[in-house]
Amino acid sequence: MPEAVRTDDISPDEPARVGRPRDPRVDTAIAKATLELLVEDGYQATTIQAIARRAGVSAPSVYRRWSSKAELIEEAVFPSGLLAPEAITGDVITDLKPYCLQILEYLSDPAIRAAIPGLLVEYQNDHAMWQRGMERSVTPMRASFRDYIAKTGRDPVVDADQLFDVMLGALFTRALNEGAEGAEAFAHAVAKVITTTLDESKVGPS
Amino acid sequence: MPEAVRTDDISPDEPARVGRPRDPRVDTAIAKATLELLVEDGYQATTIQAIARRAGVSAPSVYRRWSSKAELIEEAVFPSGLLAPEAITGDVITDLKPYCLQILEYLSDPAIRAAIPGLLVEYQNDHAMWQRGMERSVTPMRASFRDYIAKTGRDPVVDADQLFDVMLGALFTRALNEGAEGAEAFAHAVAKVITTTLDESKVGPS
Amino acid sequence: MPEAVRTDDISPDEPARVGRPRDPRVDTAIAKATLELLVEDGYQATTIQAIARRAGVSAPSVYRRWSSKAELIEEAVFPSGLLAPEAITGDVITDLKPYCLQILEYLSDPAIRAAIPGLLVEYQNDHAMWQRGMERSVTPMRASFRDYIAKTGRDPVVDADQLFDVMLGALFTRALNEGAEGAEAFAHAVAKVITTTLDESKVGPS
Amino acid sequence: MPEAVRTDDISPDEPARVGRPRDPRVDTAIAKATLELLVEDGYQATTIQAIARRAGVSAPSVYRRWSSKAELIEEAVFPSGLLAPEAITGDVITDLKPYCLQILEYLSDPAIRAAIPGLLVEYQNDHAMWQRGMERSVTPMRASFRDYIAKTGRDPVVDADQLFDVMLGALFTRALNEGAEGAEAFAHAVAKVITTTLDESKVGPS
DNA sequence: CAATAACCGAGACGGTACGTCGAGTCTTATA
DNA sequence: TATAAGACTCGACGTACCGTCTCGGTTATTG
Repeated sequence: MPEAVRTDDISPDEPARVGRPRDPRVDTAIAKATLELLVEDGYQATTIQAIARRAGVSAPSVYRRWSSKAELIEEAVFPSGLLAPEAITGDVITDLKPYCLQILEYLSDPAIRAAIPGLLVEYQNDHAMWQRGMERSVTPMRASFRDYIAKTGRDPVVDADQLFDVMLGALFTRALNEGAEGAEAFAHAVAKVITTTLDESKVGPS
Repeated sequence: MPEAVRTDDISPDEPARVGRPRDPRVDTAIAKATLELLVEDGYQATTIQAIARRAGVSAPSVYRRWSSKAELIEEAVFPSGLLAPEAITGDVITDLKPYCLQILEYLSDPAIRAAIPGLLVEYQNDHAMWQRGMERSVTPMRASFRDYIAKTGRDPVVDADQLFDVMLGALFTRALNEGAEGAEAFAHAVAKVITTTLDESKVGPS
Repeated sequence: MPEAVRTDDISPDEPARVGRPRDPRVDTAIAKATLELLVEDGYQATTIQAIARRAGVSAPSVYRRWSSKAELIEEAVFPSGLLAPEAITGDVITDLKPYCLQILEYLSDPAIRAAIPGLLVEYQNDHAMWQRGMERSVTPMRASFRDYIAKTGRDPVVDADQLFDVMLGALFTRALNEGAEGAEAFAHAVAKVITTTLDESKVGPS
Repeated sequence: MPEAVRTDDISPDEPARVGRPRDPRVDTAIAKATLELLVEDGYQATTIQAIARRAGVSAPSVYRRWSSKAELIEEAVFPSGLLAPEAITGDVITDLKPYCLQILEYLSDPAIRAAIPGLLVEYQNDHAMWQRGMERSVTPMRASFRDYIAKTGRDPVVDADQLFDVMLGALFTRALNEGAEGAEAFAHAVAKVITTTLDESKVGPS
């Protein structure tokens, strides 16, 4: 049995070099069908068999690529890491509102709204997956927010991480329940609350 | 063949006066089994058949009482209206923190944490049910919060309803993700943020 | 506990004299519904629940009167003993054909045609019931046929009982499969076959 | 996504060329379990779930092959056409008795005895199935019997088809009720009756 | 150019949950 | 005390999705 010899440099996690390559059209068809079904019929009805059916693809072709429905949906809905927002770089008062609005609108995407509760259910049986998802999405956001607060030279009366949790939690719940309706006003309210709390803080010795 | 007409007094919403009455032990056994399964195995595994099995009850006995898994779980987890918190009646600074803590701890109940994402999924296919649930739980809370703010005589810089949404959204998300861990500190943070925003507001003409 | 005192003479197998008497309209409604359902929907669909439903009666009211679906149907379809044909009394050649026709038409009754295969299925699990049914219906017929043959003074080349089984089996199968269609011709054929066999027999010493 | 068109030779009635082929052991296990249950517990208790259970097979695997219990039992009990008797080819007197005996013994098979009343019940709701079954089993028998009578050169006093119905009806009823007990004697009786009727007939002009 | 290996669609596989229905039994209020 | 209504347990019904597997067949790389 000959070894699978690698003859040229390959990115280290390249899974296979011999055999028939995967048809990229299958990947896109699955992703497209997944998003469509999520939006049209909800998480419940977005079964793997239904996805395969709509994509014109066989069920094993789906399982070959993703080991579970949760992973498939996670990847289809958050293709390149959850949120990945641009860091806040400018003035605190003027920056926070567009930042909140950006998050709110992102989370209000119909596919994302449909996917999240379902993913939360799946996470109940797979804590590791939950952790992976959080570290991919929320953790970098939290870090960039913390850096931003530090750069303002303030010593907030409320810990920066918890302030972030208040902000994100409010936006998350709003997006889940109401979607993008009244996003502008709510983003303004959230930004105002956070800004007010920051203003209250004494400026540190910097 | 006797007549089925009843001429004497019956309480108006009396569901059944003839026939074998429902065994109340069946009701409690189902509710108990539902909560246990939710906590032990998560929402996914809390199937109606599994509930019936654990309750020592037949599946039709479950379907006789609830028309769907969502309704059953909703009623088992929120027996008499979601939350039903005590209204805030005292001083704003000292009251808000225990109020937040109360909400956070209530939502951190393992059965509730397990139930909520699943219910959100079901609500995708039954908007009326979502509305019913919200009106039973969140709406009265929002109203009592608004009244409380009004009684303080303040004219908040942020609309009272949206302030409430920020508060509840933050607590809701926290409870869902972290449960009761560090509840004390987070409740303090939320209360501080809300209080600060209220303090900023000018006192109205009373 | 006071005894149930009998104050007047009652036929000895009277089952109950105290308590609420049975409503005779229930009995007739059940019987009527049973026959209707048998003819309209077949044996399979003639469930006890369906009978109760159509009769406007509760299921226990049916079970109170009959211990099983088989007994109920047996009694509804064969109210006073199966067949109970008039004995053959006259001339062999002229009598046999109307006799066969009478049997064939009786078995061709839609309710009987529908009931018989179902009853045969039930008899598989209750041999005693089968025996009871046979003794109530076939046995007296066979006896009267045997007597009739004896009275003709013939010593048949085929045993009278088996000759009867040939005759009845042919008529029974015919009625089950074709019903009353072409009954006249088939009754003639059967009578002819039996008569010919009898004619072949030598006349005994009387 | 490769093309699914096949241009080269395929046997015309090949049912499936793609997909995992059926496990033939499943087929035989189902058939075996069906016959066993019929004999042991009767038609009533031979449910599809019980068959699947005994065969060590899932219920969907049964439904994949047969659309109803009736079809499954029909095929299990009459694998290749009902009866399929050898044609009568020799002398009328000597041939008829073994022919009758053969039919009687075939119908006395415990599985067949158990199956037939149940199938008759099912046929009440599916006349087409009854017709199919008759044409597969009785019709060819009747034809071969008619040919046989014609070959004897007789012009029977009773129509050949009705003579056949008398013969088969007698044997059928006997098998259903008594099974193989006393088969020898009854086959003799039936053969005698039919033979006598044929002897009575004038020999035709050949 | 042949061998090899991973891909492809189709569909069978064992399992399990679904929600409904019929079978009988049991409990209650009523007559 | 028998009745009628209806809840009760049990289990079969037929369907759907789960995730796996086994095919025949295709498309690349490798020797």
